[in-house]
Amino acid sequence: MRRALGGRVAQSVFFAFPRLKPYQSRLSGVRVTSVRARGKAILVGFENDLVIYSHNQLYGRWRVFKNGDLPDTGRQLRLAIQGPTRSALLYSASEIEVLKREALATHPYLSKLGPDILNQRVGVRGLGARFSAPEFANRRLASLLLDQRFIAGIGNYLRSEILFAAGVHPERRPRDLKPAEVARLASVARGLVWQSYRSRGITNDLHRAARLEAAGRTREEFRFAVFDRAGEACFVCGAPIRRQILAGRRCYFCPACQPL
DNA sequence: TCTTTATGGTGAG
DNA sequence: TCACCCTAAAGAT
Repeated sequence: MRRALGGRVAQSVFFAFPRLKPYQSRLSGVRVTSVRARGKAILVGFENDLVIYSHNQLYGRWRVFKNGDLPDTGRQLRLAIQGPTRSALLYSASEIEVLKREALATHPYLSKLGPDILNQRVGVRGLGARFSAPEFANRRLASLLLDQRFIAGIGNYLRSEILFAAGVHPERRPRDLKPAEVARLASVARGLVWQSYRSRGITNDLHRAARLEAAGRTREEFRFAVFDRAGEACFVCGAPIRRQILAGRRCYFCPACQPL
């Protein structure tokens, strides 16, 4: 999106929602000055200090196309930003707003977000300190890692995968962890989210994933270490992977590698 | 043609 | 924690 739109004049902006129609003319012909992510939200900033906020929730999807070649998706087009040569199109999402730049600081979602784990606003040491902060130290890790006010950017599959890679049971709490475990958790969290970003969602050990791929396994079979693998053998110790609902979402872990 | 599930989030209790 | 919101796809009938 940044390559297609960043620094370029939006030729046209389309909104499907009637309440946003008035902004079409206010944004068309205006230069895009920034495209960025804050947690799970996407912000597209314009030179006139208006910002398009969107959140994909579980079903929204951004696609970038060359101008003219229109997609055959059966999904609902909700927003289109046409650049000089390419357009960014948002399908299915229902959370779309246009804000003034100064309203970002008080936005109900954005204003509560913790440091974004991909945006390098906090180092591994700072992350470790955050686990131990009084308002977080007593929470179960399964709940904490999904809380965007704690750290922004971790989602449900990363939660399971981070805890497995760190060797920590999802029901443990920061205040009961050894300092070395906190440090490992912080380091693994940062490292695994980056790996997932670069590899388009592979959170399994990359060597292990490569071996499995070479052995003919599908992407879904080598992508995760524990997520979606309930009952299957742990890649490390062979114990059956367990699935448990925690903080309202399914969480996967190895009971042997991640003792309580 | 239904019902359920989902890499997410809010508000009530 | 739960009910609910939202859309699309998968699963069940």
